Amino acid sequence: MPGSTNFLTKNKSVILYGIFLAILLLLLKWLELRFIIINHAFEIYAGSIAVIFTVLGIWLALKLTKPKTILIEKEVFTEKPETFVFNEKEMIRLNISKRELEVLQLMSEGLSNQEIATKLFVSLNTIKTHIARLFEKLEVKRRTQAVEMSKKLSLIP
Amino acid sequence: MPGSTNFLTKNKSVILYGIFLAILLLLLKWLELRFIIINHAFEIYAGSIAVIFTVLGIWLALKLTKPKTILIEKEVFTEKPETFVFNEKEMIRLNISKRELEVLQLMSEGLSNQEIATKLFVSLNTIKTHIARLFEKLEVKRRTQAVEMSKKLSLIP
DNA sequence: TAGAAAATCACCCTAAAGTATGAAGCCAAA
DNA sequence: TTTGGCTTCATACTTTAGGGTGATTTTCTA
Repeated sequence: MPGSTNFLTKNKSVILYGIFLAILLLLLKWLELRFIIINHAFEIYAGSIAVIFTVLGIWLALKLTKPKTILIEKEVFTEKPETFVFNEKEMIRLNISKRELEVLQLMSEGLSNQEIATKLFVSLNTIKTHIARLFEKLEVKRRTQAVEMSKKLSLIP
Repeated sequence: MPGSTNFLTKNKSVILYGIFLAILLLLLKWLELRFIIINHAFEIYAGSIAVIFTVLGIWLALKLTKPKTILIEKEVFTEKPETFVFNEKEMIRLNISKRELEVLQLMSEGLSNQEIATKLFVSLNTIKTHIARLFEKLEVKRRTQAVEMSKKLSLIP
């Protein structure tokens, strides 16, 4: 059911209907006393009344049932996407290079510095340098914090 | 607009309306020829026709506009729940104690062993022991792996 | 209440992580 | 072409993490 604004419209329509009905009756009475309908052509008179008031009834009903349209909100719950979207803006903002990100990803997988070095065909010292820079840029002190931070920043899944 | 079933109802109503109108006219004609209304009490006659056909019109309109209700589906995207449900079964299965879980949580927050020890008012060695046991139970070799594993097992958020 | 499990702590040692500094090669942009 | 950023590597050092063993105390349970 719609709000209370319906009552105003409803009353308005009823009043208008009443006024229109009164005018119509007066008109008919006037017509009766004049030329068209006196005693004959009674069927035409009754028929016209029937037609007019039917139309009036339909109009009234339509007017009253105007806000009849019912909006049914159906909530559709969406699954959490689980699709990782890489936050490139953060990477740019923190000035993290591609190689550093690569090291970060392997670090987040639990690999040791030596394992990362072997995997990337570079020396252990190189990895240490990368990681040291990453800690600066991510403003952390330990690799566990780095992983936590970079996950929060959507740099890694 | 709803489906084609509306048309059947519509036609049905129109036919019924027509039949009812015809019957009513015959009834009025019959009444006219009999006792009540002959020449006088004309207003009652016209008024009753008006009322009857108004009601009829309203009824007809309501009947026709019955399937006017519109269903609107509104998709509501929910925030990803983020509600962490602790996996107690895994904790029991891996035989992880409360204290160990506590240490695990602090470890996942990036705290060092010394920081954890200070926070829990115990010695560094105690924390080392807890963590060593955790590594055994989680079957990992490093704390980064431990955090990753325990997140996968829903032991920590 | 005795025994098991959990929690605590210590000592020693090695491995890994992290810090600091310096430097060389490469490559794209000014 | 030169400058600056990226990548690479090295050396030296400190700190932290991790492994192994043993022991004491507390807490819970059969």
